[in-house]
Amino acid sequence: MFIRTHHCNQLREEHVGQTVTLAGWVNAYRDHGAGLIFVDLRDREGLTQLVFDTEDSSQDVLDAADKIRNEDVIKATGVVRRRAGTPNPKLATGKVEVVVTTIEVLSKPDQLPFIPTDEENLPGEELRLRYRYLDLRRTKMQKIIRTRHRVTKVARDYFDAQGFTEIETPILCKSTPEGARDFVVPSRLQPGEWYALPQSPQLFKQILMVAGCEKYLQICRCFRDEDPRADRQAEFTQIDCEMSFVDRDNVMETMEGFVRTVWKAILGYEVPPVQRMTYHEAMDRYGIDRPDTRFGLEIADISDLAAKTDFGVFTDALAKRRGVVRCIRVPGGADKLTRKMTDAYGEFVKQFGAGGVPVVKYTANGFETGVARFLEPIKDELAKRLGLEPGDTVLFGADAYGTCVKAMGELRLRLGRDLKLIPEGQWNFLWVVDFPMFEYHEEDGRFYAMHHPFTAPNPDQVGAFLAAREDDRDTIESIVSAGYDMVVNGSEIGGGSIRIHRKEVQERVFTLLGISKEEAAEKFSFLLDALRFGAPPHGGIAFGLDRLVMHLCGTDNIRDVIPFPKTQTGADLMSGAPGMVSDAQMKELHVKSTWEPA
RNA sequence: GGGGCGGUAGCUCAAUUGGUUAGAGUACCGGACUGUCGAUCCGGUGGUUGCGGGUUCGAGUCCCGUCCGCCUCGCCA
Repeated sequence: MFIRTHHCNQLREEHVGQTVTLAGWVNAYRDHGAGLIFVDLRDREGLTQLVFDTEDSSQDVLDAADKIRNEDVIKATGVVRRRAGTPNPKLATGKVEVVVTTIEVLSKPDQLPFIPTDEENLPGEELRLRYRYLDLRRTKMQKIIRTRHRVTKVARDYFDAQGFTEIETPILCKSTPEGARDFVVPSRLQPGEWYALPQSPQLFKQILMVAGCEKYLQICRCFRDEDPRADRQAEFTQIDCEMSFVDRDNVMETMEGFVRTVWKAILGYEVPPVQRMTYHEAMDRYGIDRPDTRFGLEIADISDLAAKTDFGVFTDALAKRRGVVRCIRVPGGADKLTRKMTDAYGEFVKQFGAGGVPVVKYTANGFETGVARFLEPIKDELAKRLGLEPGDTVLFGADAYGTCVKAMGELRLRLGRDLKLIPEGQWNFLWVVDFPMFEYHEEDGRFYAMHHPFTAPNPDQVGAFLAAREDDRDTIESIVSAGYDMVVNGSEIGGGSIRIHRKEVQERVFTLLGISKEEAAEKFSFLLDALRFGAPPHGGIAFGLDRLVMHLCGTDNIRDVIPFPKTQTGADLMSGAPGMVSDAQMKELHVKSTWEPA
């Protein structure tokens, strides 16, 4: 027998006359004194009004009710009746109330740091995290927790129906080179050696393919010891998948089905067929590898025209390696963009390494203000190419390609926000494909894997890849991988690739990344061995569960969708983690701290 | 590691150019009230202005340092 007979969302007129028992927290109380008290009782399902009055409740019960305060935990038994006063249309149970004949206070709180139901006076996030159990009592947070559950349930059901098997992989792993900074765990049994927490189960899921599992699923925690952001947490959850005997299209089709199922189940939204865009197109048009296609303001290339001017900003940029001049046309910008705003944009792009944002207005008389005089030689061509109309503003960027498109891409997003061009309630899904395999880093003069070192070249690139000389930077940078990212509204929600299943291709990648045979053998021999013993072609993807839930719940803060998140300094304000350990623990683990208080 | 914003009552916030005893709402405590639903009305408790130093006749306010939180660059294969 449960303590309660009903939840607080259940009672209706049909229950009138029944004796019921409810239990929960006091959401609000209205004490009219002289024998009339209302209490809104809350449990996780909803609210029900309790009433205490002299006609129906004993003096003992009235006395107890008189002491009721917010967030008391109580159990109340009474009779359901139609409300004597006006019904409350805001409540599902608003036509009835429970006349209490027995009340038991199960728990009486001390002075609360904050009242979770008082949305008006909701405290800052610091306090919400410190007293997370109070914060989580809020209806909004309860809804997120349950939505998150539903998303994982939909995922398990969908992938189960598609023939996937959920398989666990280790949390205590081996540190591997490349990638993010590892969280590490000292080994007690093997002095001086360390485990690393998984950045993802990448190698294990590939090995499960070699093991013949064919379709793998795991909803797994991943750890990356890097600084967090609004949409990024050091500890996060992936919906991780891998499939054998598939090509890129097979994986993408299966995964599209997944997001379609989730959006339908949670929001009732039908995701249309997902468009594809190459990485290069994304960078050219949007200046970012995860374009938000909900609004225009696309970036235009005018390098050829800029070369005809004497504008130093343009010509200096064009003299750089891969120097370009790009611009964004802002329709009607003359009225919408103030001088203050465009000045701020100049400062804004500096954080992305750009020098500034030259500006010009287009009027019935041609270009005016800003850098108008420099554009004289190209004024007609430029106006024609950009399709300018009087009242437009044009913002320019000039730099090496990478810096320029990055700055323009970020500027575009800021313009979209500032000018309120981003529509609400719209879902723009997009596959970004054909990423470069490698990025060259000037600082240390070597290549890095853009995705990870197990990503296969696109099938039509394998020959060129194996044939390319290590010092042929242009050719190597031109090799395109069989990777794919799923993007929604400018946010990356998943990414994956077809993997390398041939040992000679894998070894070639390691060589290009400057990983020696010895190091590769030491770090990855288990994978390389596996690839030697009959590996099927395979590929997969990982979705960021936290981000999926963020979007589905309409929040832009990843901490909102994690029950017990950490702060920007990696602290759990509720539990106090991280904390010191005893000298005895350290000794047992063969570890000495070099840290000294300042 | 860098840049920016913030920290005042349990909570949300205010406090003119540096100037009287740091205020309001809410919560809490006490009182009134029989149909409320953000109940209402009356009264009350409650402050190391994050912490440390400095400038000044005088600091919540200005300066330096520091801690914490948030946003962000770097970083995140």
